[in-house]
Amino acid sequence: MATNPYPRTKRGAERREQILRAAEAMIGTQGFSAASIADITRHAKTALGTFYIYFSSKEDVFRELVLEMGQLTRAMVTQAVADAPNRLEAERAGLKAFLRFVAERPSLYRIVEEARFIDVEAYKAYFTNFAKAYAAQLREAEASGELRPGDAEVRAWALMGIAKTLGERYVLWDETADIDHVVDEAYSMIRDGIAP
Amino acid sequence: MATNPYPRTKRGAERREQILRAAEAMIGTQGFSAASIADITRHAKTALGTFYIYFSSKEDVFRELVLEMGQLTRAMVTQAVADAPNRLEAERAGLKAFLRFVAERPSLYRIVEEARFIDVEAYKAYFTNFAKAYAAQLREAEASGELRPGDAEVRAWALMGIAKTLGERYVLWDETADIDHVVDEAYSMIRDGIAP
DNA sequence: TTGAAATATGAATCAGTATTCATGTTTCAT
DNA sequence: ATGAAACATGAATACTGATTCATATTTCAA
Repeated sequence: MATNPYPRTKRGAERREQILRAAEAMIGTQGFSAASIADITRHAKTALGTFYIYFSSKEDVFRELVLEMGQLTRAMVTQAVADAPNRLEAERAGLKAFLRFVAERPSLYRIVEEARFIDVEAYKAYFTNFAKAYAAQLREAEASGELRPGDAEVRAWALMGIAKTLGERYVLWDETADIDHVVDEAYSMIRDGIAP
Repeated sequence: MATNPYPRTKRGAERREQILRAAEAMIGTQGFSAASIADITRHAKTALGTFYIYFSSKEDVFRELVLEMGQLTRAMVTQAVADAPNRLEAERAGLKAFLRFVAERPSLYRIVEEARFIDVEAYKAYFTNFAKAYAAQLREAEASGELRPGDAEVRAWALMGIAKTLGERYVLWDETADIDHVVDEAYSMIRDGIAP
């Protein structure tokens, strides 16, 4: 259940990373149950038993991948949003960055979504943490008059929902979609709504 | 792989339905892989082998449940939206109806989401069909001036994303949430956006 | 009423794979 | 340089659960 101790040697650290990357590739493409430990270690060019030196179970690597994804996503969005002139532009930039991220690491995206069925706690933590930070930003912007007043938490979840679904539809399913167009249209709706 | 022929006798039709309902209950609460055929038939008070008279595999019942969910959701939303005075009010009514549906049949909702990992085609079909009808409605409303012009397809997916995520966060995860409040806030954002 | 088709049963088959472990090999602080 | 701690190996273990099948029982059209 618990994560194994971190490797003490350089070789150990490298092996662990190899296995983690192999797990990302295998679980990300085949899914959690279809990806076997044997697949993972084969892909990592290491022996089967080596897996258990670094991870205590398949669920364990999986959890680590979900955590990693959370950190990566947050870091990437934070950075993408950093130099937006105001909150509205930050929304556009954040959405675009997220969709780009999905395009670049579709496997990690899939892993996060599958977490819902493998490790609910990790899944909830991922989105709850993200939503908390997101809502705080919205509240600040609202206070400074950059946004119309409204429930920041509901808005944060709604906006995350938009990003997730558009990522799935226009990035994962449709490799020819015009991302910029999608972002523009979604942003327009987010900013001004659909009322005439 | 293919669905078995529909039962010829009354008893057969009843058994099939029993098993389908048991599969909904088991897969909906335990998840696809954790729910065994033995669980399902035990819950349906029938013998293990009986399952295979009506369904060719576990994936087969699962697919049927996803289809059923699609029909139910569409029927329910269509009806809820039927007597809205205009498209904007239809949006509010549709969102509220969807959240109520999630509250009433959390297991079917979970099944649809898990379909993404068990039967991608069924999953895509579910949302693609829904989105197609949804976008058509939006286009009509736009043509009659009830909505501000915009890409109806992107809007449809974005709006579905909002509904899905709010359903997950405020209905499945939080049984004490004030659904009406959530609907009002989300609707306000959908109608007028977040710009001041 | 009757027998061919449908349906019911659950033990047995069959396949897959997560995890362990006994046995080497490598690393690195001393 | 050296030996105790880390790490590597993959065959063997242990278990689960989907699917099949030979054998009853029930249904219902003729």
